[in-house]
Amino acid sequence: MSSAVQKRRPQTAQQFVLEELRRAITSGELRPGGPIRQEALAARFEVSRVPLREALKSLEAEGLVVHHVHRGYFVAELSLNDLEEIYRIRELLETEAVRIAVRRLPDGTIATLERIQREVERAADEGDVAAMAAANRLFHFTLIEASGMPRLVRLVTTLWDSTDAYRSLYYTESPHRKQAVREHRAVLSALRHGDEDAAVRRLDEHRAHAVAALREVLDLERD
Amino acid sequence: MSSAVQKRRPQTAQQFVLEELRRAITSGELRPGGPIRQEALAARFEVSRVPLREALKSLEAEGLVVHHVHRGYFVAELSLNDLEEIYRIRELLETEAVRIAVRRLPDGTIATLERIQREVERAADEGDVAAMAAANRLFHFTLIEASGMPRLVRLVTTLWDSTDAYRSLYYTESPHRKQAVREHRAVLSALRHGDEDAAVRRLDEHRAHAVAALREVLDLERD
DNA sequence: CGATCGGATATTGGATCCAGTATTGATAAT
DNA sequence: ATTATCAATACTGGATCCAATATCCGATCG
Repeated sequence: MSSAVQKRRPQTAQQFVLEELRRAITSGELRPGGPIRQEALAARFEVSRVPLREALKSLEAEGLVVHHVHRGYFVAELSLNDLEEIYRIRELLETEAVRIAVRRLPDGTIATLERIQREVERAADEGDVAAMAAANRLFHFTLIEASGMPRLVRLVTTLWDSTDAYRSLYYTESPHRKQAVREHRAVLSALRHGDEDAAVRRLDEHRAHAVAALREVLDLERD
Repeated sequence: MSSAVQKRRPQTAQQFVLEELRRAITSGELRPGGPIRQEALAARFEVSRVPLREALKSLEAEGLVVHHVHRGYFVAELSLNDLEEIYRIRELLETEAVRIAVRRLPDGTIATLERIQREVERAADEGDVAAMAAANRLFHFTLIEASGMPRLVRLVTTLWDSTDAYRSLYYTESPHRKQAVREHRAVLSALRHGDEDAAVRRLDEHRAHAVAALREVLDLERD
């Protein structure tokens, strides 16, 4: 419905800072484990520390940053165990969302998904990692939001956010992008047939491949 | 070294305010839908509005309060739809937690659960609603925490918190308390036999009864 | 030479003050 | 009488200032 998404600057400083911080963290610009210097960031965003701290409290609740009393905020660092737990929880929640969504699939949803999928494939071909990540995310959430379960969607959103910095690693490699494209096509095919079980199975495989790739990457990075 | 452990008074004002606010909301002292007047609450807790606002940001992320720009915070109000969604999500997450927990049940867990269950029964007999709610919660979380999945536990915790104000309604009636006692016994029995499926089934029933009761209560309260 | 203590500095936590927005209530016009 | 207008008020959002705590680094002592 609302596809006219213009870059409206948020009304309050905290909303602005929240968006900017989230982008900085999920893009990896602020390194996992690194400290968050409030004075410096406030200056960079041209706000005082007050709205910055409120934004950080929101991010803390989402698990993007951690807070130590009198020592400040640090970008959250995820171990392999953490990642596996997050993906397992995603599996539980997304499976439910997709099952409900398939049963009540609103008109035009499949057409929308196909349109998004074309963008995914374009980005995959051109090796545009950022666009690939964005389109991939849009694909999944278009489906999940069709469940009509707002809290479920919100939980899944925070789970995706908390691993965004790691997911980008995954899409930098062309074979992974091609794999994701194939898997999306399989999901779409299942959806066209209204086959709930098949759709869930395809998505599970999709997720499992991502976890396996992350496992490799993190093992390599170990020093 | 470390000073002697006193009455666990939180180190910072926001931690203190966060605990007090959570208690005030989950106990129903602050009514669902009601506005949160920052100046008044800050005065009551003898802090400034700054730590109060940071605590409110945390509670917003947990879903205990909602925030409207330039209008302030309000205690979250849950519709029956919301409650049903929350219980459904709890079912998904708690089922996983319990399955994992049963497989790796640490020594002494069952003994601990039996001890807690005695407290549940005592509170149920005496009609001590607050103690009943506390012991019931402890029972469930002792089991859930045995899963060793910290994020899962955290999610389930926030889901419980967000419905605490409504759950108390449930335990005010003696038949409901007796029912809960019976259901806990059934869960314990399944656990003693290491029967994962049975334990999950019992807990599902336990939850379903709670939802049914809430449905009644909310229908009655409709005016 | 290593460990420990103590002060200087950096950084966070909190209070107060100011600005901007929403709400309220009174007034006026139809 | 009803509604629109607009000023007074209440409350939130944000900036600045101050206090409390941690960290860093050099001096001192074993």
